[in-house]
Amino acid sequence: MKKSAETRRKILEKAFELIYIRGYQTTSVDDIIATTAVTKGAFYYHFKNKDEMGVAIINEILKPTLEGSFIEPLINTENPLEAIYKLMYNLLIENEFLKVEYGCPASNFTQEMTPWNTDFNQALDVLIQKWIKVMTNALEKGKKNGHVAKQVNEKQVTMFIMSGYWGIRNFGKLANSKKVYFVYLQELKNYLKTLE
Amino acid sequence: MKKSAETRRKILEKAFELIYIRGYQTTSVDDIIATTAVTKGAFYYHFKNKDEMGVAIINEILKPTLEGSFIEPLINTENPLEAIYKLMYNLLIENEFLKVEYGCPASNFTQEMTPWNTDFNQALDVLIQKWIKVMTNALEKGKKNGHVAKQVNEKQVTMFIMSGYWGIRNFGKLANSKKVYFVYLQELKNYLKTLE
DNA sequence: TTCATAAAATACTACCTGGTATATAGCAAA
DNA sequence: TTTGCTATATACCAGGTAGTATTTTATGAA
Repeated sequence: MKKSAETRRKILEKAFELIYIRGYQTTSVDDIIATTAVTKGAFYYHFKNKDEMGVAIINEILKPTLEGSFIEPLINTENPLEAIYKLMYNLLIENEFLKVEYGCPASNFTQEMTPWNTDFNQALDVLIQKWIKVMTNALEKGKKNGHVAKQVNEKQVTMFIMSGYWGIRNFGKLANSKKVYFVYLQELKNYLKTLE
Repeated sequence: MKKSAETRRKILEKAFELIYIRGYQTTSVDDIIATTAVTKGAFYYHFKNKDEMGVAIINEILKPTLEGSFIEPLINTENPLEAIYKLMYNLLIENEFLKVEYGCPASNFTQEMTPWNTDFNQALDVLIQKWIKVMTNALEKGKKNGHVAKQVNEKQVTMFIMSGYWGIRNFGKLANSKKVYFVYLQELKNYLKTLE
């Protein structure tokens, strides 16, 4: 009962690493069981098929991990603009879980899976909607306590900021350098200042 | 001589359609030759291998197409901020070549190929760098003629805007709805106004 | 200890993948 | 009409793919 859960966990973690680096399509089940040193029997005992494992990765690995770095920094903050900037700086520059050359795992999954797999789509949407909600709430609070200008539309700003983040991740991949991150952050700072 | 070029062209065009919709990895050579009604012999006569065809798609299909809709609207404009907004509006809302559910082909390619194929990387980088250059130049001109504020950093702004575009494309894919585009555009308008 | 079941190991398959070898048709110049 | 090259067609292959069927081992309750 205990050891079995460990096996499952190991599969998910290793599979995530591989998929984050190489993409979902190009990571085969054989690759996964080879690097996890788990047999095919064990793999298909824990997961009905590859896609079920993929969704499990989103829900059991990606979700809790990103919740820590994406969601938490935005709750219970007095100054949302400052919090957002710090969040982005952390995600892009300091976070060592997210590598510039591999982009953002959530974004990668979206890009790769969205057109054809509704299960993946749904699982990802849950993540994103939560992020949107938290950021919107933070901005709303900021409006109330005076840190954010009254005329600001929280939803619009949230969408705008999140788009920028996903996009710059893509640029980072292409450039394979954190330089672009610094340029982006500089302008993000300017933009955020206009919301005060 | 003439007909052969047509065959090659047909392969590239059909292959691009398939890849735009389904992704590069998940579109097989067999798929391509089936939908083009071209035999394998013809395919491998025109292209050394699948990847060479992929790069040819970028250079011969994507590049000229995107040049028309991404680059041209930004050259010879008096008011770059207005031009940028119109460009984005056109790309996201009116352009019928780009479909919300499939995202932006250049972005898709980047996402899917970047980590492991340097040929694709290079070909894509050429496209992007050109877009960056044109937008930066437009902003610079705007600064000179008074349409853009002096303290604006063209490169930063360009990066910021382009990131937003790529990111919102990803959101559109996830949401499978143009609604997110309108939200984004609204805030883009606000942002651009701060640069005047 | 027994025994049912959970968990994992092994061997296999049907199919798809990119790519090749080889044969044939089209076509232009001689 | 012959020749030589361009272009296309056909048949095939070796390796990889997700997934299955079957057997074996571990585990925990009685």
